[in-house]
Amino acid sequence: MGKPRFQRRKEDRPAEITAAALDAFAEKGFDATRVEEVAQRAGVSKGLLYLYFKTKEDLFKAVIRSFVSPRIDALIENIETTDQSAEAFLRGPFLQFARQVPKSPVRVLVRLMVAEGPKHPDLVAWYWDNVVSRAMHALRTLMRRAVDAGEFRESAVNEFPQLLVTPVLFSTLWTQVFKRQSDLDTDRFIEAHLDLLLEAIGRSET
Amino acid sequence: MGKPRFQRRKEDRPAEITAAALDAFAEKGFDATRVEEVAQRAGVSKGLLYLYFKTKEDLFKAVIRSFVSPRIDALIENIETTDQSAEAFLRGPFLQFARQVPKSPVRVLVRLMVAEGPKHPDLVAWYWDNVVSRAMHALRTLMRRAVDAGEFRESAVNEFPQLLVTPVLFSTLWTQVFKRQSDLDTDRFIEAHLDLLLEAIGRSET
Amino acid sequence: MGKPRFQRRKEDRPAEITAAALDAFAEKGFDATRVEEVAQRAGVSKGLLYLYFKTKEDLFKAVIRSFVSPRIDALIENIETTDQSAEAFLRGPFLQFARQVPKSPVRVLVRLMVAEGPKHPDLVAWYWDNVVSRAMHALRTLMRRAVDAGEFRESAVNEFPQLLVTPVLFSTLWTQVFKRQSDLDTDRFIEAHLDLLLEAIGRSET
Amino acid sequence: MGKPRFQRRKEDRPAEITAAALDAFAEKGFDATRVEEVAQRAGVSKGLLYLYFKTKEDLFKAVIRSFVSPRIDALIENIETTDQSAEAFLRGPFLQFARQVPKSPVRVLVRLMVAEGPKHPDLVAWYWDNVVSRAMHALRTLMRRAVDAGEFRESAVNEFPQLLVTPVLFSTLWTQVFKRQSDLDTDRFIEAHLDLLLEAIGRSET
DNA sequence: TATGAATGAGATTTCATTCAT
DNA sequence: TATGAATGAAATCTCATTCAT
Repeated sequence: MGKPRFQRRKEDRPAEITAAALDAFAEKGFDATRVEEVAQRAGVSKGLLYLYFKTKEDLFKAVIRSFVSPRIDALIENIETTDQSAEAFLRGPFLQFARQVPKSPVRVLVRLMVAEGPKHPDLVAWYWDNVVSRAMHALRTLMRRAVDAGEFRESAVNEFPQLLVTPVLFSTLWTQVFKRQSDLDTDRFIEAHLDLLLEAIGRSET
Repeated sequence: MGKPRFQRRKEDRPAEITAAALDAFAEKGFDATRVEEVAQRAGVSKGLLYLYFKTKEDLFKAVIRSFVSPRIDALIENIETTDQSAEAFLRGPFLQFARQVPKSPVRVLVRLMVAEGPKHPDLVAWYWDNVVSRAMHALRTLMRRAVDAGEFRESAVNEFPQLLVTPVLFSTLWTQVFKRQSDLDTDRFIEAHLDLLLEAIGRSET
Repeated sequence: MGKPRFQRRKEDRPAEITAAALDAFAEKGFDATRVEEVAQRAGVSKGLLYLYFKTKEDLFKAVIRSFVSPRIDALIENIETTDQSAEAFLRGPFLQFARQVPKSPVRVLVRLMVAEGPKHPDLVAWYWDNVVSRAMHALRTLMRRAVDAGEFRESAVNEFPQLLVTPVLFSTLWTQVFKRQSDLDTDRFIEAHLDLLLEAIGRSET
Repeated sequence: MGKPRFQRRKEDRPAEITAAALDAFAEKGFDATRVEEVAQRAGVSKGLLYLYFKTKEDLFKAVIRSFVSPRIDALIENIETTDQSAEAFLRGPFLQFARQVPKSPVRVLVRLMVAEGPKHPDLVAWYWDNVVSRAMHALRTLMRRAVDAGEFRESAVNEFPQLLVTPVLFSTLWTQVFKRQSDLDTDRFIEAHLDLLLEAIGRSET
C-alpha cells in the first residue's frame, strides 16, 4: 500500500546532487540558488542533501572539485607524458582542450570561481594547488623543453605560461556575460590567439 | 556636546555613497555587502541612501556607471583623435591605460560585472553599449588604419580586437582571485603580451 | 533672481491641506497614504504640513472634523427648527441629505471611520459627541413630536432612530466596496427604504 | 528540560494560524497587526506561517474565506430548500442568522472587508461571487416566491433584497465602532427592522 | 537513510517625523 | 514661515539549517 515499487539507488547520491547543483548554479549563481531547488533537481529531500554536504558552501566546493579535477588531470597528464613537439601538442591536444572549455558545462565553474572565489579562500587554495599551479608547472615544462630543443625562442611565455590560457578565460566569460549582445566564435578566437603567439615565438625564420 | 544628528549638506552625497559602495563591494561582493554597511562607510543613514538609490541593485548600477564611464571615455576619445602610429599608440597611451586597470579601484568592477552580470541584464546592456562596443569599434578602426597604412599586416586582430585586451581581463581577475597564492607582475604581463602580438602582426622588416 | 513672483497666500493653508488629505485618503486609505503625498497635493512642503498638524493621525482627525461638522450641523439645525410635518421633513430635507451622502466626497470619511475608528478612540469619542449622538437626539425628537401629534404610531423607530439611517450607511459602503461588481441606485434604494418605513409607521389608513 | 523546539504536527496548522489571525485582526485591524504576532498567537514561528501563506495579504484572504464561507453556505442552502412560508423563514432561520452576525467573531471580517476591500480587488471579487451575489440571488428567489404566492405584495424588496440585510451591517459595524459610547441591543434592533418591513409588505389586510 | 515541517537570524525597504538652514 | 535632507525604528519576507519522526 503506497510503498514505492523501485528502491532509489543510493549508489551515487553525492554525484547526482553535485550535478544538479552545477545546473542550478549555472542558471542562477551561487547565492541565488536555493538549497531546496538543488535537492528537488536531484530528486532528493533537503535533509538528505545535508547528510552529504554539511553546508551550502560545502556543496559548492564539492561541485568545483568534482567537475574540475577530472578534466584538468587529463590535460596535465597529457602534457607531461607527450612526446609530440611543443607546437604539435599546442595545436593538437591543448587547443582541443582549450576550445571546449567555453562550451562545456564547466564554463560556469570558471565564472563562479571568479565571482565567489574571494569569499571562499580555502576553495581558492585548493583550486590553486590542484589546478592552477599544476597546470602552470606543466606548461612551463613544456615550453622549457621546446626552448631547450630549439623549437621556440626564449620568450615571456616561459615566464608567463598564462599567456597561453588568456583567451580561454576571456572567451569563457565573454560568452556568459554578453550572450545576448554578441556571439563570439570562440573556436576561431582561441586558435587565432595561438597562431599569433606561435608566430611570435617560433623559430620559423630560417 | 555631541555631534549634530543632522548634517545637511547636499553637495555630493550620491558620489560619496557610490564611493563607499565601491569599497564595500570590493571587499565583499554585491550580495554579501549589507546596505547598512555602505551607509555607515559613507557616514550616512540607511534611509538617506534609499533616498538617492531606489534599491540596492540601483546602487550597484550607479557604481558601475559612475566609475567606468569617465575612464573608458577618455581612452576612446584618445584612440579616435590620435595621430600617432598604431604601434606608438598601443605601446604608449593604450599600454598605460591597460596597465593601470588591474591596479585601480575599478578592477573590482570588472570582477563584479562578471559575477553579477547575468543577474542584471539591463546593466550588461548598458555596459555593452557604453563601454564594450565602443571600445571595440575604436580599436578596430585603429587596426584598420594601421593595416591600410601598411604598418601592420592583415591579421585576426582586425576581426578580434579583443585579442588586445585579453591579458588585461586576465590579470585583473587573477590578482583578485589569487592574491594570496601568487603575485603576478601585471605590468610586465600585459606588456609581454603586447610585444608578442606586435611581433606577430608587425611588418617586421624582412 | 529666482524669487517667486507671487507670494503664496497663507490664509487657509490648513484647509487646503485637509482637502488634499481627503482626496488622498479617498484614493488609498489612511495607512497607505503618505504624508509626503498629501503635502504635494496641497502644494506644500512636508515640513509645513507638520507645522499645522502634529502627526499624521492629527491630520486625519482634522479631516474628519472639518468635513463632517458643517454638513451634519446644517441637518440637525434643520430638524430642530422645522415646522414641517415629520413625513414632509423626512421625504424632503432629510431624504435630500441622505441621498447625497453616498455621492459626496465625505462618503469616504464614513468608510474611514469604520476602518480606522477602532484605532483612534478619541476621534470616535469626538464623532460620537458631535455627530452621532446629536443626530440621534434630533431624530428622536422629531419622531416623538410626530407620535405625540398623532402623525405616526408608536414604533421601534422611536427607540432606534438609527433605523432611518440604516440604508444610508449601507449604500455608502456598498458603492465603495462593490463599485466594480454592481451599481446600486442609491437614490432609489434609500427612498424605497423610507417609503417602507413610513408605510409601516404611518397612521394612514384609519 | 525545556520544551522541544520543534513541534511537528502538521494536522491543521493552517487553520490554527487563520484562527490566530482572525483574533489579531479583530483587535488591531489588518495593517496594525504584525505577522510576528499572529505567529506567536498560533504558537508557531514566523517562518512557518510564511510556509503556508505566501504573503500577509494571502493570510488575510485565507482568513476571510475560511470563516465566511461555511456560514453563508449554510444560510443559502437553507433558503433554497426551505418549504416554510417566506415570513416564517424570515422570522425564523433568517432572523436567527442575522442576529448572530454582530456577535460572532466574523463580525470583524465584515468590518475588515469594508476597511480593506478597496485595497484587495480580487478578494472583493471572490467575496462578491461567493457571498454577496449568491445571497442576493437566494433572497430574491424567496421574495419572488412569496409575492407569486400572494404572501407579500410586490415591493422594492424584490428589487433590492439588500433592504433585508441593512440593519445587520449597520449593527455589526456600530457595535465595533461605538462600543465605548453606546450599547445597541442588536437583537431587538434587527428584529424591529424586520417587523417594520414585514408590516409594510405583508398582505395584512384582514 | 530519508523526510520535510519548523526555526529564527538577518536583510531590504519604508516612512513618519525632525531639524539645520 | 518654509524647506526637504536626514534619521532610524520597525515591518515584511527569505532561506540555510535543524531535528522529530
